[in-house]
Amino acid sequence: MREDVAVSDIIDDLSWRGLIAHSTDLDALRAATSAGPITLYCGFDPTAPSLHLGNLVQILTVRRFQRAGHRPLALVGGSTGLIGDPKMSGERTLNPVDLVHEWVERIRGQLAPFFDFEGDNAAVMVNNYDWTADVSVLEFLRDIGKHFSVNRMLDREAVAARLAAGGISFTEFSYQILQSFDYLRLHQQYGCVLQTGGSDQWGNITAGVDLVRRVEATSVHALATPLLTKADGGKFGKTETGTVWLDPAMLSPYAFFQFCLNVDDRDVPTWLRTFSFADRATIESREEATRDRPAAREAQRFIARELTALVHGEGERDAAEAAGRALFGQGDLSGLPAATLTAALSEAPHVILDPADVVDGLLPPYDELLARTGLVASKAAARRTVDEGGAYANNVRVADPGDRASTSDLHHGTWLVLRRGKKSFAGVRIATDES
RNA sequence: GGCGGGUUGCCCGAGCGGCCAAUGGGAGCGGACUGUAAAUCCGUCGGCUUUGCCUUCCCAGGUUCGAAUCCUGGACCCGCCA
Repeated sequence: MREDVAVSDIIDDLSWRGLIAHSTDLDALRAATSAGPITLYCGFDPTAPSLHLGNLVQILTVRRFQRAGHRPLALVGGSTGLIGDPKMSGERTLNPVDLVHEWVERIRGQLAPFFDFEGDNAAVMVNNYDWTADVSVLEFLRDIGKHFSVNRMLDREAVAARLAAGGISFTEFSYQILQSFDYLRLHQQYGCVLQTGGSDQWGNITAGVDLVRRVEATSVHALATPLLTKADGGKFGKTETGTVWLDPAMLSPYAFFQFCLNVDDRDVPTWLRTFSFADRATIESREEATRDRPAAREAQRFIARELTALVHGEGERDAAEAAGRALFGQGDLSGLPAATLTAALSEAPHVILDPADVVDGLLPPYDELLARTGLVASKAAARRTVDEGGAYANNVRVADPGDRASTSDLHHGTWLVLRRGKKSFAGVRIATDES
């Protein structure tokens, strides 16, 4: 079902997947990739302790190149992360150096599993801190800065916006030069001839292409993936509560799986083409399935399974899927392993009751528990929800807001699973000595 | 600078002294249906120690037995004239 794309077909494959928003001369790039393995790079700045779904688009694009036989350089921006790419809204607060270093390490660890570091086209992990930390100011100004025109740099959308608004520091203004320097160094050291990135990076990427041309008198390539959007107009890669992180400690595999499973039908083609490594025929058949039998949501489950396994591993994927099935009533809650249940509920809102809250083996009334878990905004709302028949405890509808669960109702002697409506869950458990 | 209009619950918008926690629509939420969807229908939509109590109608005072509704001052918004 999965077949790797040949060296020469990578550009056509990316094009078919809709992953090329901008590029330098595409025919030249196609000629280069057809001629044999090339070396390419993509950078990730440590602006957070974890990468997120948006970064995954870049990671997987690079992974596609490697699977097609090309050599990827995964760059972590240890130095660029200390400076910060200008954003429209205003000057960034500089993160402490130690924190950035810590994030660098975490992101390196996160990137590694996506690439193959063995074989002819082994990936290489690089950090731009290694070649920028010791560059002197004079060296920087004479050898690098001289090649940049401030006039052109001012044209960047983010820079222009900042000049029009509150202004921009020299530090952020210089970001582009730093990123361009990366391309030059990687070209010199590794023969890197392609940089990929998101379309929001296009200006920085082409600045690097220009720098290489000026210094080395050779033309290198660039490719930008489109900014992904959602059919409903919402922000891509955001849950109601926040970012879709790749770090399981920041977003559980369960939540990640659920997020994929809930992809809007209209977004299915984009997701399949962007995130799946399945071949064209498979993807087209899933798209067809969504059109013909939307109710089955085969494509969403397909994406959820493949992507969760890729990001979190097959074991976590299976547990996440099992937890989902159980919580959504397709499975038996009591049949769910304690660890799976705990993982699923830990991601959901939950409260840990003080043992003193339990009187005669009875927990506090449901209206109170519903409110305390945050499943509803207030006890009045909890009563309303119960009256509307929208509250469930262990998958059984709660009849009266004043009812109480007994300790013997707890799954694995631990969890009471509260649900509001169809898809909002919360866990309740009683504190033990260890916790 | 002068004259007039406005500011109501998440949003839009009724209300013009008691029957107002405040009509209606939208969003949200729940139920039915379904696909953990859309559309549709039904219900719900300030809080609480809930047959009652508390806090809300821009803010601060005042009149009144009683105010979102009247008066005074302030803030902000919008028209028209200069």
